[in-house]
Amino acid sequence: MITIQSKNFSALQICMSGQCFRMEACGENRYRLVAKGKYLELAQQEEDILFDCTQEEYHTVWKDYFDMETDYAQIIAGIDAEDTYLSAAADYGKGIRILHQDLWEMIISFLISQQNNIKRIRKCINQLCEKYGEKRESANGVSYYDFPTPQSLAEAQLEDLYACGLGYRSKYIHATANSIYSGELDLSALWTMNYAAAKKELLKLYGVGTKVADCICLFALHKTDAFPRDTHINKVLELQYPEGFPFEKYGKNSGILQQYLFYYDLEKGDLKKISKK
DNA sequence: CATCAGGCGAGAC
DNA sequence: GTCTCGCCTGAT
Repeated sequence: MITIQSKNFSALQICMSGQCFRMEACGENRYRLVAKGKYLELAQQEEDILFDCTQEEYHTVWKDYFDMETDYAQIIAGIDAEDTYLSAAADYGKGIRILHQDLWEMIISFLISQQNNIKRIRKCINQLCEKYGEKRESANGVSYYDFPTPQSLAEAQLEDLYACGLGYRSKYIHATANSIYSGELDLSALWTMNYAAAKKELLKLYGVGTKVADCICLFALHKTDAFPRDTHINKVLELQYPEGFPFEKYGKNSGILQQYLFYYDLEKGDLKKISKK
């Protein structure tokens, strides 16, 4: 168990921001995550984050995964002070970080995310992992399922994928898994490309459109100039940026700002639901 | 019962 | 190129 001090890190916000579907709360200020084939528990008390792992594992795996070396406060400080909406959104979600997630896992996860809600996305992914992922056990004895390999999903029967509650996305996963497992699309090549080239390549996958491709670019390839446009963001752009979002001003930070805008709108929607009850 | 959830592909034009 | 339409499924 090691403690890291960090400002602008909120395990809760990372968990709720909908970029990582395999991180969840598991008690008071406690969270668990399966990523990089590993199981991690963390706890947070204000600026102290307790990682339940060795020093070495933190430095070789989690420091990069959670993007700990990036100064998000500085990015937020670069927001135009006259943009009160963006300033409020960034302040609200200042603990979010753009994770460095697995490319293959993000492709499948965001295929599932389309026209879907976060609760059901998690359920679908968990079912896939339990059915097709390898069962493992952490150092402290917690059993978990790793994310399925390209081979395991490529070899899955379409009807069995439907049985995981994936709906019409089943055929996208079936086809995309086969494209990747067969080598028709070489994932390793994407790492050498810039944002535009990587996106163009991802769009060749059946079921991957502009929005899903942007999510993969941002959350796996860490192309922070990618700016995924979903229903929330489109609503925000329409209401707050009728003249268009100032991409020229924010450049490579646009994708990070997108996350603040997305999370702010998502949470406000949830608050409305709660107040109705 | 309709509508919506972090859209996409297919077909019409 | 742009537009419309249908689509699995569960929650409200």
